[in-house]
Amino acid sequence: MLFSSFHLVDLFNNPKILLRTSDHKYKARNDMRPYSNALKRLKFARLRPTRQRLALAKILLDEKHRHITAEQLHSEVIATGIRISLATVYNTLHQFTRAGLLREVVVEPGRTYFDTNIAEHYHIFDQETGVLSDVPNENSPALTLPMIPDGMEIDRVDVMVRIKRTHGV
Amino acid sequence: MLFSSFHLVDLFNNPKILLRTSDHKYKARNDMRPYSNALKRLKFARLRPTRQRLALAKILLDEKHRHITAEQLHSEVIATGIRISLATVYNTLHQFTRAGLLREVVVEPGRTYFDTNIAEHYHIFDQETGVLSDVPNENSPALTLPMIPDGMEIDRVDVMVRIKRTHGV
DNA sequence: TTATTATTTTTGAACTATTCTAAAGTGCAG
DNA sequence: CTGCACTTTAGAATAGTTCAAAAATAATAA
Repeated sequence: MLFSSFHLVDLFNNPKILLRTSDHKYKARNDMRPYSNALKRLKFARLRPTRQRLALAKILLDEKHRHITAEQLHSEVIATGIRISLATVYNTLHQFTRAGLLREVVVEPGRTYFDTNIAEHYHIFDQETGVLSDVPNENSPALTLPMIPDGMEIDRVDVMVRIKRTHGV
Repeated sequence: MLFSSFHLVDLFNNPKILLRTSDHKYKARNDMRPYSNALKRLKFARLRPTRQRLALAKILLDEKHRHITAEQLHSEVIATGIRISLATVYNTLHQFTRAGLLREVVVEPGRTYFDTNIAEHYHIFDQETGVLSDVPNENSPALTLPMIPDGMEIDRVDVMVRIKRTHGV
C-alpha cells in the first residue's frame, strides 16, 4: 500500500508516528517529497538534514514567503508536534541566513523578522501594528548605490519605508 | 569680574560648582551661551530644560553630527561630571526622537544608534566593525517611493547599505 | 521669596530577545 | 552496527531596554 502525499506530510510533521516502526521509517526515507525541496537546500547549504532543520526548512523554504520571528517560528514547529528548542531555532535561522536562504530584518530594538524572500525588495513597516510587508518589485525602482571604501564590498542594501496612520482630518 | 567663556562651560558641565552659591547661579543664568542653542531646542520641543536634558542636548544637538548609543552617551555625560541615570538617557533620547531632533537607527538586534543628523541621508554600516556612517548627500540619489495603503503616510525611509571586507583574491 | 503643584529623575528590579554552555542525543561514514 | 563529529537541549547568562515608586527638581502662584 502506498502512502498518499497527505499522509506523508502528516507523518513528517509528527516524528513520533514517523519513527514508531522501522517500517514507517523506511517508507518515509524512500519518498520524501514533502521535504524534497527543503532537503535539497539543506544539502546545498552543507547543513546536516536533522529532523529539526527539516521542519524549519519546510516552513521557511517550502511555503510561501513571509516575515516571521524566532518565537513565532518556534511555536509553529512545536504545533506540528516536533520537539525543538528555541536555541535551535535561533541557531538554524542564523545558519540559513548565513547560507543566503533567509534575510534578517531588524525593524526596531527587540523586533527582528526573518524574511523568506531573498529576492531584492524593499520593506514597508507599519510602526503602529508592527506589520512588515514587501514592496511589490515593480514598485521598487533601482537604487543607485553609493561609493564605499576600498577593500569593501556591498553585502546587501536594506530599504525600509516606515509608515503611520495619516494624521488628523 | 567676568567669567570667560571657557569657565562658563566648565561651570555648566559641573552643576555642583555652578550651584554652589547663588552668585554663581545668577551669573550663569545671565549667560547661557554654551547652552543657548540646546536651550532653544528644548523649549521648542516643549521639554523642561533640566540639567540632565541640557547636558544631553548640548552633546546631541550642539556638537557635530554623530552616531551614538545610549550607553556611550551616558558615559559621556557622566564624564563631564553631571549626575545622570541610564534611564534618563533613554527617556530623553526617545523624547528627542519623538520631537524630531534625533533619528533612531537599528543596525542589528541589540545595537541601536541615535543619529544627530536628521537630514535625509543613507547609512553605510560595516558589519564587522559595527561602524555606522553617513552617505554624503551628493551620493544619495533620490529614491522613488512606493505606493502605500490609503489612510497611511510615510513617516520616514531608512536606507542602509551593509558592507563587508572584499572576500579573498 | 516661599509654598504648591506638576514634571522629571533615580534606583533597582523586571523584562525581552538573544546567546552561551555543557551534557545528551543523533546522523552518517566506515 | 559502531564510533565520531555534529547537533540539539535545557537552563543559565547576558545585553539592551523599560518600568514603577519614591525622591528631587522646575515652574507657578501667592
